[in-house]
Order: sequence, then C-alpha cells, then structure tokens
Amino acid sequence: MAAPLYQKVIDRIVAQISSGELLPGSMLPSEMQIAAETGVSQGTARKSLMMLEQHGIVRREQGRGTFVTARTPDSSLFNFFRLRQPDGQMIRPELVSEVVTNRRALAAERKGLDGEPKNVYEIRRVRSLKGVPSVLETAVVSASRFVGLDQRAPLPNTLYVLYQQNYGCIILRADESISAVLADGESAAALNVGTGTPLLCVDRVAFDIMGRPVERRRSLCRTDSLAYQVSLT
Amino acid sequence: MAAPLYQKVIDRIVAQISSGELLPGSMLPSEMQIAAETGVSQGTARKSLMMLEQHGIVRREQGRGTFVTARTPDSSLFNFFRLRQPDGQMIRPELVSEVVTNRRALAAERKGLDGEPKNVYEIRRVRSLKGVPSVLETAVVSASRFVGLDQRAPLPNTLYVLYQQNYGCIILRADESISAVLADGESAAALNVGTGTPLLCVDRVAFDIMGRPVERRRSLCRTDSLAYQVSLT
DNA sequence: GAGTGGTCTAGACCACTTT
DNA sequence: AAGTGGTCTAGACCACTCC
Repeated sequence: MAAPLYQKVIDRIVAQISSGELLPGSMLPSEMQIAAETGVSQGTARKSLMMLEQHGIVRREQGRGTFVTARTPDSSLFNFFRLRQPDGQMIRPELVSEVVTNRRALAAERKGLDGEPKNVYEIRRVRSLKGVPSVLETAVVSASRFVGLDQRAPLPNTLYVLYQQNYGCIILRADESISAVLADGESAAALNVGTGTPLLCVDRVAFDIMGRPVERRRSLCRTDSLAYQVSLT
Repeated sequence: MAAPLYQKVIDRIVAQISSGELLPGSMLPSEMQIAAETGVSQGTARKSLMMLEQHGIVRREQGRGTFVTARTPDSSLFNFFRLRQPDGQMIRPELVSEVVTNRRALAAERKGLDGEPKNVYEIRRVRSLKGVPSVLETAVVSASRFVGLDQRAPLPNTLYVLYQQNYGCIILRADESISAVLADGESAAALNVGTGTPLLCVDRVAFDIMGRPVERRRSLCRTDSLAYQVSLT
C-alpha cells in the first residue's frame, strides 16, 4: 500500500479546496457521500475529515455538517495575532494609516515568496491601541498573484480575509522569528517614541494551504503596552 | 453517556502516569490488554492511545509498542527552547554559571505556582554561545515540591529532565510572554553588553501533566546572535 | 423525521520489530 | 513465529440540527 486510502481522500479534498471547487465556508459532502465518491468506507472518510479538521482545513459541527475553514476576522486574529496586553487580555488595535506601493522585489523577497515574483506589493500600516500608535507592520506579497491589490484600499484590518475572499488564498501557517531592536528614526516617528526605545521585531512568513510561502511581513511593536504571547506544547 | 469511554481510558492512563505507576520511558500495555482491562473494544483503546500521543503524553512505534513520553535533553530542547540562530539553525548553548537559592516566595510567585508555596528555589543561570554570554535565565519552583534541589548542583542543562527523573514531574506545556527591554546594570554585566542594549525578555509558566503551574522563569536574551522562533497554525 | 457528525464494536489484513 | 501498532471495513446506536 503506497499511500493510505485516507491520505488519498485528504489530497483529493485539499485539491478541491485549492482549485476553488470547494469555497471557504461551504459545506463538504457528508461522510457517506465522500465514502461513495472515493470508494472507501465511511470510517475511512471519517478519518480523513477528522485529520483535515486537526490541520485546521475544515470545521465539523455535530448535526450540521463539515465546512471549509473560512478565515474570519475573528479567527485570523485569534490564530495569528499573538500580541496581547501584559495581563493576557485580547486586543483589537485600530488601523491609523496605510500605504500600498508596487515595487521591484528584493532578492530575498523573490527567493522567499512562491512563484519568485519580480514585483511585489508592499503594505505598510500603523496600528494603534487606545489612541497610542503601537505596531508598525510592513507586509510584502507577490504582485502577480495578488493583482490589483493596490486598488482595493482601504484594506481590511486582517489581510488574510482579503487574501481568501478576493484571491482564493487560504493562510494556514505562519513561521515567526522574534528579536529585540532599538527604534530607529523612521520607526520612532511612526510609533511616537524616542529613538533608542526597545521594540519587538516580529518577522513572519505566511504559508497557504499547499504550504507555499505567500507573504512576508515585519512588525515592530512597542512593548510597554503589548507582549507577544504563545503556548508551547 | 456522560463522558465517552475513550476519555475514561485516557483519564485512567494519565492518573497512572501521574501517580508514578507508569514511569517515563516505560512501555504501556498493548491495545488489546488495555481494552481487556478497561472493558472497551480494541478500537476504543486505540483511539485513547492515539489521542494521548497527540497530546505528547505517549509515543507510539509500529512493531514495538506504546511508551510514556520521556523528557530527554534533546526533546526538551526541541520542544521548549525556541531560541535559534538568525538563519534558523539550532543552538546548544553551554552553561557558564549557576546559583541556586532558597528564599521566600513573592506574592505573585505564590499565587502563580501549584500548591501556593511559602518558599521557592530560585535557579539563576547564564548560558553562553560560542564563548559569548547570551542568555540570563531565572527559574523559580516550589521548595516543598522540589525538596533538596539546591543539593543537586550542578544541575543539568535542561531542568525538565531533572524535574522528571528526580521528582516525577513531567512538563508538557509552557506559556510564554515575550517583550523587548533594555539591559539594566545587572543583566548588562551578566551578558557582557552595555546598559541600554535591547534584549528579548521571555516570561514562561511551565505546566505539568495535570495542567498545574510548576515553574516560572524569565529569560533575558541577547538578540544579536539569537532569535525566538515559533510556528503558528 | 431526515440528515448530520460522535461514539463504539468486532472483526480483518498488513507492516514492522523482536526473539 | 509471535507480538506490536497501522489501516480498513461494515455495521450499530446516540446526540444534535434543521425542516
């Protein structure tokens, strides 16, 4: 047996989602239907669906059905936005400025994004917490994959909702690398702090459902009112 | 049906591990034996074991058996030590100094540790990378739960191996909160940097197999040669 | 009431490890 | 060869949602 049957069923469903045949939020066939379509037993179809649920690709609800994961503003915030108040309280920072530019990709960006794009969109935004500018974030995506992104201003609070709804791109994983830096002139001005203030620097690579790197972003965060929180297991 | 049968089987096994009846590294009974002992079918025992594996409590190997997770230096490093070189390379920093003290618990420590200990051990260590002092870490544990810990110097590189082997305490989860700070006099001296150098400050609470907070620790990290890396899903 | 996922059973066969 | 986990099947009943 080369690959288990349940894996073939998983691959088939992922391909259907990736191709747009199954849209985010839509309902999948029932376990029995999938079993019939793919020629496996209901138990095997069930195992496939449970594994897809664990990977966050579908959501199952007893009595209702199985649905393709829809990236809502709430779930995006919950999954990928790790900044919290020092006491652990959730935060919803407002957007205060936004600049989208189309420019040539740097060598590192070209190599580090799927499709090796020649040009990229750079989205630079400042987020504010209770009126205090707190996060300066710069996201970069392929200009050929996200055509016309600069025409869509104002962009939503969470970009991943836009990627999903307008470009069929579902973000499921993000690798982050965090360091501490001192505010330079530009970031100090944007965040209204003195140069030399310590900031968290979060570098992220976001991956789509096929595991392709789709977005690179750097967030500079004031750390007096925010902390990066994560649970390791 | 109040609780599913597989959950009762899980609870039973966790209790056996927690009580020391099943030691880390030891082999569990086979699926069939567990099924017979608990009065469920083999399929249900199997489901329990697979869920325990997903929670990191046991490890399963085809043809060999199911084993209680043993916290080895390698696995501890891999799971909970998130500091990497900027290029993503794994790091194994050496210990260069170690001080263990027994003192009264601060109010926050008393509330934030299982058993509300009156006294705690404080373990203060400096880790070095290629001869450069890079991490200053201060761990705090209950003195009543870890009796005689100050007599065990030198402590192993990864404390969680000690907790497991000498105190039957298996660490399975750690919540971390990360901020950026400036080096003060003490940390600057320990890490051989100037005061005002930006440092990563990682505050951790570690939980045992029953979900009880067992250790609190703060790590101050030089960020020129190290970055905190994590994958979000 | 019909349809969905959630739990559970009792078997079968295969792949792997150890003796 | 014996024992282990890995895959798969074909049924059963229950709990929940929606019409």
